[in-house]
Amino acid sequence: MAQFDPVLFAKALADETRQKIMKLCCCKWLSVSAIVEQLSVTQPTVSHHLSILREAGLVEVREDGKQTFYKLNQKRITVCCGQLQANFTSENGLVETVS
Amino acid sequence: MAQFDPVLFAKALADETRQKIMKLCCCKWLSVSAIVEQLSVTQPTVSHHLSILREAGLVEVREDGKQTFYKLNQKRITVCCGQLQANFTSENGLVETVS
DNA sequence: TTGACAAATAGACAATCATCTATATAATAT
DNA sequence: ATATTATATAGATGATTGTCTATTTGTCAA
Repeated sequence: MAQFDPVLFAKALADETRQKIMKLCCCKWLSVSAIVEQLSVTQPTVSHHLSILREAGLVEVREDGKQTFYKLNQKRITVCCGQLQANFTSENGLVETVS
Repeated sequence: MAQFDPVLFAKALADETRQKIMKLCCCKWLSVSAIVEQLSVTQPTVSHHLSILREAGLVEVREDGKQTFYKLNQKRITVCCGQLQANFTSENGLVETVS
């Protein structure tokens, strides 16, 4: 699992389209085309955003035949939000990490 | 208080220099020049980043004579991190907000 | 009131980024 | 084998962004 980089994490979240994608595949596996259908951007654009989310470890990937399914990695989001916040608390950085 | 915009929040965090500034003025009031001294960017650059952090409600501002002091708004960070996470949980958006 | 200092603003420039079209890759169906 | 479908990749382009220098604004001291 990609280790936590607070700037990378924030950058992954710093786009409207990516946040929409994240909401869509929250709690369910969605194929790329299913995501495309619900947004107003092209398939390559969605693939591009998914690769950024993948890079940041924010989505899980499952391939099945021709299709590729993505699902939000909620646990990771929780951990990253916690770490982020901890970074800006008291003596920053020196906080226990959660497995 | 600027209401919560998850994309704006993430964008404010999505820069190395800004995160450094945030860590510096975590728990203490710092003047702009005090911040400049601890970074390797110019004063106008620091002022620029501070204005973005201010816009997002992430820092508090206090003027005193010639100087302007900034301090990280930790409570706001905590609330925003919580909201952000809630946005990507189960039936997103439909979660109680914290005052 | 003049000079010095602190911070903000303006404007320029290069780098990054979001998006598109076109194409490649890979899997399935005919 | 060939066509079709799903996704990824390549390359181009316009918009956004981070940084700089130069300047302005505002405050205090001499």
